[in-house]
Amino acid sequence: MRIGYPCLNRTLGCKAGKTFRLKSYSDSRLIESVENNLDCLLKMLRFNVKNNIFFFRISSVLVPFASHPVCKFNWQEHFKSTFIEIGKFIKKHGIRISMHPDQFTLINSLDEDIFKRSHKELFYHAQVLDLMELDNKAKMQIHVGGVYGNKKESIDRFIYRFGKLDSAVKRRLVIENDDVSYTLRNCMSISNKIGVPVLFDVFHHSVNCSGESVSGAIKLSRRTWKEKDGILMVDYSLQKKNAKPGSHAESIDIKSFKTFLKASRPYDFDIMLEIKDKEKSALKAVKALKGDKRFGGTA
DNA sequence: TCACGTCAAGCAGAT
DNA sequence: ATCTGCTTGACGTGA
Repeated sequence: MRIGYPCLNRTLGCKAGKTFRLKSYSDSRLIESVENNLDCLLKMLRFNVKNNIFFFRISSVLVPFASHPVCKFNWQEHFKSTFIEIGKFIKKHGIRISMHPDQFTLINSLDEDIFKRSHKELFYHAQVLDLMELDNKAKMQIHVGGVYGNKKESIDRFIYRFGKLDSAVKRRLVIENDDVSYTLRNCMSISNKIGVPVLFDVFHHSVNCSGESVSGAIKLSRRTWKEKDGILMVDYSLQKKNAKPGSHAESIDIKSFKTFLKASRPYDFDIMLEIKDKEKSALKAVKALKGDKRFGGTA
């Protein structure tokens, strides 16, 4: 069991998601941003290792506009050695890596062009992980996509389009239950057909539930992860108090986190904390896990 | 140096 | 029709 947080560290003074406006694109601007982002990424990973945090989500804007037609620069070649260096650090310390292409990435879109752009975006994410020479256990998570007024057809379209994806994308893609459209059960039905692993989002499950208890949901979803995929990834968050349902809390509540840990026994999985204050909550979670047999760094 | 309008992409749900 | 949230602020123009 590993604890992780997404993309940003608020303690360190750097940002691994430095970008710029599309209008101001230039190769030199790209190089400058990526240099900064890779440098900061490694700093964050070092910080994490020091603090027993062995799960991390890499920002999608690591290479700004990487999948956009405006970008013709061979950043893959230019930063090859840096990617390898970061990858070595990740492997040396047994860090689990995930990425989360954003909400514009829709492989079940009715629009063929949106699918093509999404495929390019996914391919870019896969390239980042490939350049670091990470194995299949480093994943890219997306939601199933839009419903477009007909969920069954949209699920079928997802399955069909999945078959058309490049193998570099397929081997890393996992699907996640979302808070409005596709429940855990929906994701499971897709997984049963095409074998794609299902990442379990605890918070989304509480907002958009298909009936399973926490342990029941983990029991189901963990089976979709094969040996080569690594152990189940879980997204964990909680409701922000006095805000509308679905908004993420500012900080972890250790009491309810411990309740969740208890409910999830005896299963082992990696937990991504989608909480606003990032590493601060991750540090609290690491502390709360001391004494849990599942927490021993790598699993 | 700072305020603030706007930023590649799409969907769903609320207003 | 328009706005907001999503996983997340911050770029960059104009003063």
